[in-house]
Amino acid sequence: MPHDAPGGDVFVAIASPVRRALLDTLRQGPVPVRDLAAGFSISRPAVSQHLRVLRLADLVSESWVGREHQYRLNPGPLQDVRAWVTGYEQFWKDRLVGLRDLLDSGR
Amino acid sequence: MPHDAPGGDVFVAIASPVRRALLDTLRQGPVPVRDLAAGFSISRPAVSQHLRVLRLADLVSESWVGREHQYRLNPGPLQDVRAWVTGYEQFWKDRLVGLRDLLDSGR
DNA sequence: ACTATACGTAAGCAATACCTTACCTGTCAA
DNA sequence: TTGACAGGTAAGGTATTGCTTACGTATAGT
Repeated sequence: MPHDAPGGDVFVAIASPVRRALLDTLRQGPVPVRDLAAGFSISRPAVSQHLRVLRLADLVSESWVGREHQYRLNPGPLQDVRAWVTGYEQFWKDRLVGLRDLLDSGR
Repeated sequence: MPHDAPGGDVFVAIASPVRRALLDTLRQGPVPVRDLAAGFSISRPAVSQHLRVLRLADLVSESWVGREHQYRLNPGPLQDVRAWVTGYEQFWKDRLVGLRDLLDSGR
């Protein structure tokens, strides 16, 4: 069983543009919810709910600093995505080789 | 504007395990719908509907051989996914460097 | 011409996703 | 202690997804 064991599906988590944008923002370091929500037109509770999805997918972790909830990026589960996509690189290469062979044979 | 211009979102398309499995199957070459559907417990129309999503995301192309509809893998749009995920590799590397520095300084 | 095969699409339905408002707890500051 | 701030969660509505069955169209075989 891959990274997303607890219950969240990484592929589902990153399917939402909002959640991808949240992750992108978190690349600059831990950010409190207030600052995260500031970048979106949706309500703060909506952001909290997106963060929940990311948390269940283990893509972010939460820590408490006073009354602020800092969210921190945890890119680990993205390796599953990367691994899956990478499987298609070979397919591309094979196709390119096939094309080259075709061109060669037609020469 | 990325690969998925026509209307389909690649990230959404690959969020479904069924659709990922369909793509995986297509790596072995063009396959008619009948053979694709054989690998799943859902109905054939359901598979057709998943294929529609993949088609809108430009992840597959369709060709007609007699009464068979051959589906062919087009991994191009996956580059968008790959590109996005790759952005997080640097994050990982930075974190590892930071960890090494921390370990070094504590030595 | 008739029948079977291959497949898309429409209609209908249950489940889920996503948003909002309202409310709650916990923390800081005066 | 009282009020403001930070943020999770519940409730409820609407939109979308994902499936099924039923049906329509095109091709292949007899």
